[in-house]
Amino acid sequence: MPTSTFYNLEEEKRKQIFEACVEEFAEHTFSEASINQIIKSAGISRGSFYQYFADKEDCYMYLLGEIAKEKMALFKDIVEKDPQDTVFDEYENMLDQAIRWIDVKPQYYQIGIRMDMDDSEFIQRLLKGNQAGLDYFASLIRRDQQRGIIRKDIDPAVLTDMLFSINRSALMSFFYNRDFQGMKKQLHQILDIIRKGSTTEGNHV
Amino acid sequence: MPTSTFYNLEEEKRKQIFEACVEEFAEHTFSEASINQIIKSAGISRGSFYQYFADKEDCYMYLLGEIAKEKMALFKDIVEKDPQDTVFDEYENMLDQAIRWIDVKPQYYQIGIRMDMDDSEFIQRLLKGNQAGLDYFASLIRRDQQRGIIRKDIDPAVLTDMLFSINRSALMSFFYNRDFQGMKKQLHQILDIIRKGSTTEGNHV
Amino acid sequence: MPTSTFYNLEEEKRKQIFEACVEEFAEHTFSEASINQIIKSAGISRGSFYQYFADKEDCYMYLLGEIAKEKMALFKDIVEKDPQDTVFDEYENMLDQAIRWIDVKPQYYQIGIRMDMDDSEFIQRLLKGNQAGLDYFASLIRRDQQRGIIRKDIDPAVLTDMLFSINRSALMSFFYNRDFQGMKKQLHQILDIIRKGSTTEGNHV
Amino acid sequence: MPTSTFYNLEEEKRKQIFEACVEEFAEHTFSEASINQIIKSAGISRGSFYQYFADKEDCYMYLLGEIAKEKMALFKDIVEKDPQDTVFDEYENMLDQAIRWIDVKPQYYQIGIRMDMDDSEFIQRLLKGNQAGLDYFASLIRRDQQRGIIRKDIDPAVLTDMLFSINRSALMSFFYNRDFQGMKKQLHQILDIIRKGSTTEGNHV
DNA sequence: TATGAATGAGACTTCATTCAT
DNA sequence: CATGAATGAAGTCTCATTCAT
Repeated sequence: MPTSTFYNLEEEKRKQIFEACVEEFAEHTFSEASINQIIKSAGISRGSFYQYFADKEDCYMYLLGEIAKEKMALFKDIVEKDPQDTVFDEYENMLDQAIRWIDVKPQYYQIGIRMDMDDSEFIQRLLKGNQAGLDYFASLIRRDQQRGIIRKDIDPAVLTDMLFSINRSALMSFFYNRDFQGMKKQLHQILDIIRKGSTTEGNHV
Repeated sequence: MPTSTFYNLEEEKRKQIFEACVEEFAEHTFSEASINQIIKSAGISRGSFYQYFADKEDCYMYLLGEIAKEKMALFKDIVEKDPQDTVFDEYENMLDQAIRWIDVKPQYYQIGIRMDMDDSEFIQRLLKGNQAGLDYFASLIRRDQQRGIIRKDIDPAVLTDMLFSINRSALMSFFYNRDFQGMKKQLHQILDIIRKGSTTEGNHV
Repeated sequence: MPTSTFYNLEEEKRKQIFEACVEEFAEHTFSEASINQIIKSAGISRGSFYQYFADKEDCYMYLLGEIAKEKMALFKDIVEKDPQDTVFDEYENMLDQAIRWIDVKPQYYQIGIRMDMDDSEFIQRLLKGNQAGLDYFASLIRRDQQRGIIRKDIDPAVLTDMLFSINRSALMSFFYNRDFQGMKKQLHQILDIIRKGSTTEGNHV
Repeated sequence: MPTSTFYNLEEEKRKQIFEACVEEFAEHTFSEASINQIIKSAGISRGSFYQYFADKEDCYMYLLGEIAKEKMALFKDIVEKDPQDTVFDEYENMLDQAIRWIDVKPQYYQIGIRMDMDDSEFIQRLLKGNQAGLDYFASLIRRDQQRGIIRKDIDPAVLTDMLFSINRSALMSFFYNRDFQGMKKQLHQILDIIRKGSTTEGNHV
């Protein structure tokens, strides 16, 4: 947690520091990010940094928190659900948002990628706590099983896993290529496969 | 390539060093792995290390080579393909092997994971050369499309991507949980979904 | 360029460091000079050194810069040219200055010698930029050829070379012997030979 | 002094070692030359090296000795003096030989250059002992002063110095450029200046 | 006599963190 | 509250030399 000293700073300055953090952690893993670099591009002294943050970890936690806040703010009023939506529809909505997010704040997304790539104790601990989204989708799946839309013999956790691991790899490739149309098509096909299967069995081809 | 000096060592000692490498590279990415740590746990002097390996990269390449050899040895006579096999059957075989591998040599698998996590030029170059598997599966898919087993409107690259991204996340979770039965069931279900779809449409449930 | 951190140090300390550098680079070529040695004799920590200088090269450039400054300061108001002077007169003036310099700051001169001795890319690049003096003297020679003082059949580059290679060896021997009177006499004679020749032909002896 | 063990080796092997030394010391100063490199290109073991030579210095001394021997052998029967020769004629002869030497054994010459560039205690001590040639020329000069060919007011040591420092710089530039004609012309002019002077005074121009 | 494995000091450099002012 | 100088451990790598076999 940043110190109160930090929160008493002028917004201007706080923003400079935040952006210096974004820049550094977007380009380097937590372990490899350099406080040196952060203070230089934030234009603050080394001493100040440690008056604001307890240490590098503290600084990183602050950064993640800010990003989460922005994310919330951005998506707050957008999500207007149609009660008829299936889990797949919601999933597509989520992907749309994610894509928008990447487009608007590619650096934030990159920070997430770097997080996945870091192997420090600290980061691994953080990643463990990331299951909220998974649970939500599992519940949607259960609902659609009740509704008779999804096969009852499917374990919701398994389907959730599929959706998320595909999510990850598709977004990653979009992040590197920025081929919006290609990605749309790819995701469409993936969902189609997950819905109807890839074999000709039962499909009208 | 390790020096001849290294290969002339008593097996005992070479093994110590090998294991020190395994330990270190299983716990840290290439970039963060410490030669200091390796020599300490191998019980050799700094000078000796550099008499065996040209540098850290050399040491890492040696490690990967050894692992590949062990892998080959383990799987040598197992792979007997049935000409009737679909791409899914082959995929399941591959997964079976991968799971066995994780079970026998979890550290080796972890080394692979850490490799994916590394950002350094050196590792990225190494990873580039790793696409062979993808291409092979894409060709199997095309074959099965010809055979009429797989929907012709599916892009082989997309389906390959699905298989591999699921692969990655499933193996990863197995790595952490070591629930063999659970994993078997999970993979079985995933493939079932990819084959037949997850919706009730066209499925006889 | 040394960091601002360095320039903010108390003069006392900066001087200690400067002198440690002088000592080390006077006794060893750039390549063989040891930062370890410098920090030890300057009484600073390894970390501090790198807070002052980017690297060894930076440190060396700083040293050269300081020496150049001192040199300038020492010679500033001395050089008053007589329009009648020949290239030999100017050369003698230059030598006088050089000798004074050696006398006052033998270590600085030694640093220059060590520089000539170094083979490294970095130093060779530095030395390349040192040809200004040669060109200047060549132009003086051409001027004196116009004036009819110097034989027109002489290649200015050749005569310049003679002057400078003699310069080098004479100063070097002075550096080792410190025989001021002897050196004066020796240089005087050398110039006399270059002017009038060493044979009796055409000399009124 | 190499050990007797060394001198008992087959000529073949001794030659290999000698040549490995030549190669290494031609490319690197004494301080920077690497025994590693020498044993590698000589194809001997590290242990053997130290059975032949006490240390690096010993090895270097051996090398210099061998080169001196070859030099002697090469020039032994060539020098047939004309009793009329002046010191300048002999000097020109010497230069011719030196040039031939560079042409035949550029590596040996380069070893000499590197020696001049080395600043280790050891090498500096060696260089001090190199005055034999100087004394010889001084005696020739004295002779020519007696003969009335050279101005009596010239200090033989000074003229010798001039000759040798010019020698050094001219050969050096030849070594780098290999412009044989240019060098010949340049030396010719230099000697002409030393003989007759560079000013128009007393010269028939 | 030959071998080559072992050594350890020392090279340059980076970095998060502390602390006196 | 801000500053920035100081620190020292740790990083990779090189090398001449020793010594057991």
